[in-house]
Amino acid sequence: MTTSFETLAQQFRAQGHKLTQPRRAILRTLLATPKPLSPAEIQERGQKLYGDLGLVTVYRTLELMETMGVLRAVHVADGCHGYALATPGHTHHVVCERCHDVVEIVGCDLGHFLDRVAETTGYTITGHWLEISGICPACQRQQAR
Amino acid sequence: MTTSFETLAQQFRAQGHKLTQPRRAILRTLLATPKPLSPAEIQERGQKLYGDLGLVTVYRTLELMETMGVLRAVHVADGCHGYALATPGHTHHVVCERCHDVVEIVGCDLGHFLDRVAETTGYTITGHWLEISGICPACQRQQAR
DNA sequence: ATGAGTGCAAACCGTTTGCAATCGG
DNA sequence: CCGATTGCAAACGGTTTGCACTCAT
Repeated sequence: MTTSFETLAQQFRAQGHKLTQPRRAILRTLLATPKPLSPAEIQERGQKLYGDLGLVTVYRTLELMETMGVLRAVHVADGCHGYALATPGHTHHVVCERCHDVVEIVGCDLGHFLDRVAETTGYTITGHWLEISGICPACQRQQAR
Repeated sequence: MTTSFETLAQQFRAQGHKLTQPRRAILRTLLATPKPLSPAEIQERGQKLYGDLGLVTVYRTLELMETMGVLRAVHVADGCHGYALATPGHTHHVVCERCHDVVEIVGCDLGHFLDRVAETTGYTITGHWLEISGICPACQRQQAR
């Protein structure tokens, strides 16, 4: 299920947020890639859609979208933060160590693992966060040469 | 299996690193808690053991220990980084949302899940990182009142 | 019209670097 | 003794804030 621009736009309006030019540019930018992007990357790409897009606005819009629940922050290896649209349902990512390509994993087998954790620790489990790193097929071929 | 000061000290010597006062203080600080600590917290606590401990030294020692493989960085919710001694073997953590208490999970059932991921994506899986959040037994009781 | 949203500049904070002094082996 | 290590101060890069102006509704 891919999130559409209209869906997001409606969520903005429904929650009383204005749909300004800068915000449109940010939404379109995030929709255009499955990879998590850093704020700076979002600004850079977004400026192709709205030239005056400021970095500050990117930060403020990302924060807003996070609280709206339509965006999720992911931790990328080099310490920077990345942001990607939240996919409805539960997903995890596999990130390529070489080219940083990202593949989404739908479906999550962790249920019974988490049950066991709850059992042994006494914790009530409220969430989890899995990030898998690997080498994508393209980079594997490159390496083979 | 708990890592001892002596074990760590020997690893330092074995790899030709000097065991200075500041480093001892940092090791003892990390040994004293199972929770991931931020560099600033490590400095603060470490100064009780060695008053002149500088933040720069904390950073440099953490970096060294990470390359030695005796320390692992964890991503904590508020964007800051935390550091905790690496436990031999593969472990994951469950972090309490309320009190930030941390429990270690030994044993990792993810093998066949990762196999399936490798199969469906074509990626070679090189690593994974799982963080589970929940509410610890103590906080559950508190909440019940 | 009017308050939400914007961009700029400056403040802020965690982290890294250059350097002379110091310490451990 | 001699090089690894340290602490300081300054640089640095990403993020946040204050403020006057602008835009969407």
